[in-house]
Amino acid sequence: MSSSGTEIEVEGRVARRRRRNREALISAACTVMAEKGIDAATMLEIAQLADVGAGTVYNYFKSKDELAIAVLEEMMHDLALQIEKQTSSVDDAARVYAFGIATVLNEATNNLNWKQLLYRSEVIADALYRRMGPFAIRDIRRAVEAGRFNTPDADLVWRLTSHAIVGASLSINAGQLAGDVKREIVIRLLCMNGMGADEALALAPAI
Amino acid sequence: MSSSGTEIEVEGRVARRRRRNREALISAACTVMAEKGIDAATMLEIAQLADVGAGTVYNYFKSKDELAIAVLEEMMHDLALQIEKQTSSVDDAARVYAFGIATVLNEATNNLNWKQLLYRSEVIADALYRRMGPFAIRDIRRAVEAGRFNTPDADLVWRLTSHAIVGASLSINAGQLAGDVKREIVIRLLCMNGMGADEALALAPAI
Amino acid sequence: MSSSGTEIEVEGRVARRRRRNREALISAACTVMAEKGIDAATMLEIAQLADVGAGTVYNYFKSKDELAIAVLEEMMHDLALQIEKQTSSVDDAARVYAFGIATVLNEATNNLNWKQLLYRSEVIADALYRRMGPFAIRDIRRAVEAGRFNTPDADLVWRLTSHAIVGASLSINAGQLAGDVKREIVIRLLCMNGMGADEALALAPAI
Amino acid sequence: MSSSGTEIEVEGRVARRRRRNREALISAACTVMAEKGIDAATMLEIAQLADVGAGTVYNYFKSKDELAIAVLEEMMHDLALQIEKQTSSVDDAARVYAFGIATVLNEATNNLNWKQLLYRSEVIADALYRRMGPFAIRDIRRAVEAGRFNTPDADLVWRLTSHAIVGASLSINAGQLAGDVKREIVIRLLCMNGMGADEALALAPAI
DNA sequence: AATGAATGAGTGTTCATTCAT
DNA sequence: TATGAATGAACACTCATTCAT
Repeated sequence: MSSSGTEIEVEGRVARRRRRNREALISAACTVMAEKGIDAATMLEIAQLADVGAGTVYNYFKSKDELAIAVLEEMMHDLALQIEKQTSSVDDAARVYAFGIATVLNEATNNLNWKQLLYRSEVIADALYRRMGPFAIRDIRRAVEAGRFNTPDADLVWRLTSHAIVGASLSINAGQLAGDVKREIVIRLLCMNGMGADEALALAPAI
Repeated sequence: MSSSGTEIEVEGRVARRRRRNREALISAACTVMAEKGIDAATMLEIAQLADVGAGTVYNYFKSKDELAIAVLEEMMHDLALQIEKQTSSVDDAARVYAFGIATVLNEATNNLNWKQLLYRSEVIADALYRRMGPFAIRDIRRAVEAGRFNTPDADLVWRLTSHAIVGASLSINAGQLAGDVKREIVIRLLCMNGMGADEALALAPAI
Repeated sequence: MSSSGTEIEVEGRVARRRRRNREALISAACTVMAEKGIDAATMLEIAQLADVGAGTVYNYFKSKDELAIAVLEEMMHDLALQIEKQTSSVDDAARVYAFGIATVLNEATNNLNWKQLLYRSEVIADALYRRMGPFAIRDIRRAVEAGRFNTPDADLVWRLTSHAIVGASLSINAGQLAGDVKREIVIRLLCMNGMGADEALALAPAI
Repeated sequence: MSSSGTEIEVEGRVARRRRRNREALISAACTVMAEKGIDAATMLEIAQLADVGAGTVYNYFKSKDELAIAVLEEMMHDLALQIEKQTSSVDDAARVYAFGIATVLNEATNNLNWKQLLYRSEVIADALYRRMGPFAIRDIRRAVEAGRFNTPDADLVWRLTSHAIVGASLSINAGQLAGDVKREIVIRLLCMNGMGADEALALAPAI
C-alpha cells in the first residue's frame, strides 16, 4: 500500500522495458529478415540481436508470422516516407497518390517478404490502412480540394483501396493477372476515386 | 547392324527423357522458388511438380543450392529478354547496355533470391557471363561501331563486367556501398569501356 | 545345333566372366567393408571398385546383406589360414583346435562386422561349417588319432560346434554371458568332444 | 535473501538434470554404438534409450560425430581400467606402460569404431591424453623412480606419445605401415622415454 | 546379362514453439 | 516476466533396390 507510489514507478519501468524490448525485437527482425528473408531468419538470431532470451520473443509476438507482419508494418511506414521523399517536388496530390499506389503495388508483387505474407490478406490490408493511411488520406483530401478527385470520405476510400491493393497483388502473384496489367489496375483503383481514367493513365507513370 | 539403328533410338530416348526431366525440374523450381523464395520451397514440392520421385532431383542437381543456381540462370535469361523488350525502341546501343547493367544490378541487390545466392560469387558471375553475354556483347559491339564505346574485345569486357557486377552487388548488400551509389558504380563499369562518365551518367537513368 | 560347340565356348566365356565378376565383387566388398564397416560401405563404391555397373551387383547377390555374408565367408577362410600360421609349430592338434575356437569366438564377439551379421545365425553357422571345416575337422581327426579326443564323427562334431559358437557369440553380445566367461564356453564346447575339461582349460590359453 | 537459497537449489536442479541427460546420452550412445557400430546407430534410437526427445541430443552434442567422440572417450577410460586389471599383478611399471600402449594401438587399428574416428586425429589425441593420462603418467613416473625410464617431464612425454599413437594408427590403417611393424612402433615410442629398445622389445609382448 | 536412372524409405539436423523454473 | 532447455515436426540428402533399355 505504502509502496503504491513505488509500484507505479515500477510499472512505468516495466512498461518502458516492454516497449523497449518490443521495438528492439521489431528492429532486429527487420534487419535479419530484410537481409536473409523471412524463412532464413531464425527466431534465435533475432532474439540475440535484440538481446533477449529465446523464449522472450513469444511474450511479445504470438508467432514468427506475427513478428514478420510487425516487420512488414515497419516496411510500410518506411515505404511511405520514401514515397514522400521521391514526390517532394510534385505539386499535384493526385499524381503523388497515384505514384504511391503504384509503388506499393510494385513492392507487394516483387518483394518476396511481402509476397510471402499476402496470404494474411485481411491483416495486411489493415496494416496498409493504418500505416500508410495518414499519407494517403492526406493526399486524397488535397486532391479533392484541388478538384482532382471527388469523394466525401477520403478515409473510406483509402480503407477500400487498401483491400483492393492486397486483392490485386494476390491476383497478380497467382498469375491470374499479367504483371503488365498492373498499371491498369492502379488506374481502376483510382477511378473508384472519381478521377477520369484517361487522365490517370497519363499521369501515373509520368512521375 | 539392324540394332545400331535401334541403339541410336534407345540412346535418344534416354537422353530425351533426361533432358525433359532436367527442364521440368528447372521449370518447377522456377515456379516454386519465385513464388515462395528459395528457403520456403521444398525439394519434395519441386519434385512432385516436375512429376519425378523425391530422390531423382539429386540425379540432376547435387544440392538444393545447385538447383537454385540453375533457376537463377533462367531468371538471367528472362531478365535479358525483358530488357530486350523494354529497350526495343531505343537506338543507341550504349544506352541499351547501360540500362541493362542498371537493371541487373538492381535485381541482384533487391531480389532476395539473387541476394541469397551471391555468396557463390564466381558461379554467379560465370552464369551472368554466359546467359546475358549474347545480348550484352552484341550491344557493346554495336556501341563500338557507333563510336560510343572503344574496345577491341567486347567478350573480355563483358567477362570482366560480369564479375564487377557481382562484386558491386556484394559490396552494396554488405552495406559497404550505399544503395545511392549504385548508379555511380554503373557508370564506373561503363567507363571501363571508354565512354565518358558524364555522358553515361546522363543517359543511363533516362531510359 | 551346329553351333553347339561354339555355344559351349560362349557359355564358357560367360561362366568365366560371371566367376570373375563375382570374385571381383567379393574382393571389392572385402576391401571397402573392412576399411569402413558394412554400413558405411556403399553398394555403388563396391561396384565401382569391382568395375561393374551399380545394378550388376544384384545379378550376383540378392542384397547388401548377402554380399556382406559372402565377405564374412572370405574372412573366415582368412582367419583359418591365419590360425594355421600361428599354430604351425604346435604339434598337439587338440591345442590347435582349441586355439582356433578361441580365436573364432574372439573375432565373432569383437569384430563389429561379424557381430552385425550374427543375427543371421543359421547362415553364419553354415558358413563357419563350410569354410573352416576343412581345417577344424582335420584337427579333430588328428586329435582323435593322438588319443586326445574321442569321437567317431568329426564332421558332425564340427557341424554342432559351428552352431554352438554362433550361439555363444550371440549370448555374449546380448550380455547374457560375461566376456570373462568366454574361455569357459570354449572349454564346454571342447567337452562335447570328450576331452577332459581340466586339461582343456589348461591348454587353450597357453598357446 | 530467502530466495538466494532457492536460487541455488534451482540452479542445482537444472545443472543436475543437464548432467544427468548428458550422461544418459553418452551411456545410451555407448550401448547402441558398441552393439551396432557408429553408422548403424541412429540418433533417434539413442535419444529414446536416453529418454529424451530427438532434438534434445543436439543441445548436448553438435553432431553425431561429436557424440561418437564422447563415446570414444568413455571407451578410452574403460580400456584404461581394463589394462589396470590385466596388469594388476605386474610390478614393473615399464612393462605395464608398454602393455598399455600396445593395447591402445591394437584397439585403434582393429576396433572399427576407433578407426572411423581417427580422421579427427587432434581431437582423439587430446582425448587420449586426458582420459588415459592419469594412468599412463603414473606408470611413467613409477618407471622413472625404478630407474627404468629417464625423463624429467612425464606429462609431456605422455602428451607427445598420445599424438604419436594416433599418428601410428593412421599410418597403419592407411597401409603405409604393415600391421607387423606395430610392435616396433611401440618400441620406438618407448625409446623416446629413454628405455633401451632391446629391453623394451623383450618385455612388451611378454605380458 | 549389364547398365545406370528412378525411386522412396530412412536419417541427421534445424528450428519454431512450449514450458518448467 | 524472462529465460533457455526440451520437444518433435519438417526437410535436405543418401543409398539400397528396382526396372526399363
